[in-house]
Amino acid sequence: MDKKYMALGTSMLLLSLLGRQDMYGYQIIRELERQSQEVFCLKEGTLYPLLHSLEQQGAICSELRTAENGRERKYYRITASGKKLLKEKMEEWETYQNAVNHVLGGVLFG
Amino acid sequence: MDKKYMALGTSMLLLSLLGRQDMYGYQIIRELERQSQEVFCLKEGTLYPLLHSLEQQGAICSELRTAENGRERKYYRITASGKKLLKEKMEEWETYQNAVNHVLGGVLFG
DNA sequence: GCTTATACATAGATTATCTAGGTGTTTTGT
DNA sequence: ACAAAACACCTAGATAATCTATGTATAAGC
Repeated sequence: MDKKYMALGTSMLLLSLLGRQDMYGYQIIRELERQSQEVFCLKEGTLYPLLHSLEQQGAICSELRTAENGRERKYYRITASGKKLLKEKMEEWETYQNAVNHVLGGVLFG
Repeated sequence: MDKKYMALGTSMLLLSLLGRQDMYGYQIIRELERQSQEVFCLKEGTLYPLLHSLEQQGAICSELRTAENGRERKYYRITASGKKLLKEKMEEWETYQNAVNHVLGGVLFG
C-alpha cells in the first residue's frame, strides 16, 4: 500500500487511549482489550517497544508513580506533539477506511 | 493485534476485484488505484508474489490469454473457495473496523 | 530509433507484530 | 503458610507483509 503497510498503527489506538487519561503499560493492554470488545489483544512484546519509540519521538512522556500499595507504575501522558500525530493518524485511518470500503463495495456503487 | 497484524489483507481487496471480473496483474494494480481514488498504489513486488500465493492456496486460478495485439496476459479468476475466503475476510474487516472506531470514539460513546 | 507504457517476475531490505523468555511484586486460594 | 495467579516491566529473535530495486520482454507514441 501507499504508506507503512496497512498498519495505520496500533500507535493510533495507544495515542487515542492516552488522549483520554494517563495510563501505564499493563493498564493499556487491559483497556484496549476491553474497549475493543476483545478484538485487540496487544502483546507486551508489541506494546513496550512501541511505547518506548513513541516516547523517543516525543509523542508521549512517562513518569514513575507509586501507588498506595507500594507498587511502582510507569504512567504515560500524551504530549502536544502526540495529539497532533493522533489527529493525523485518525485522518489517515478515515481515508484508508473509505478507500477499502469503496473497493469492497465496487459492485454496488463503484 | 489478535491475528496477522493489522493486515486484513491486500488479498481481500484482490479477491474483491476478481469477484467482479477476471483480471490480469497489471490491470489489478491500475484498477485498485482507480477504485481507491489513488489511495492504494500496490507495487508489483507485492502483487505478483501475492497472486502466486493465492493461486497456490486455491483461492484463484490463472489462464494465459492472448489479446488481439498479440500480447500475452495472465488472467486470474476467483474460485469457489476464494469466494468463501473473501466473505470471511470481509467479516473480519467489519469486526476490525468497528473495534478501531469504538476505541477511537471512546470519549463519545466508550 | 528512442522513450514510455505494458506485462510479468524475483531477491533482498524494511518494519510491524508476535512468541518466548526473563525479573520481581502483590493478591488470592487453600 | 505456601503456591498459584495476576500484576508490572523488559528484551531478543522469529515471522510475515510490504516495498525497493532490478531484470526481461513487447507494444505504442513521438
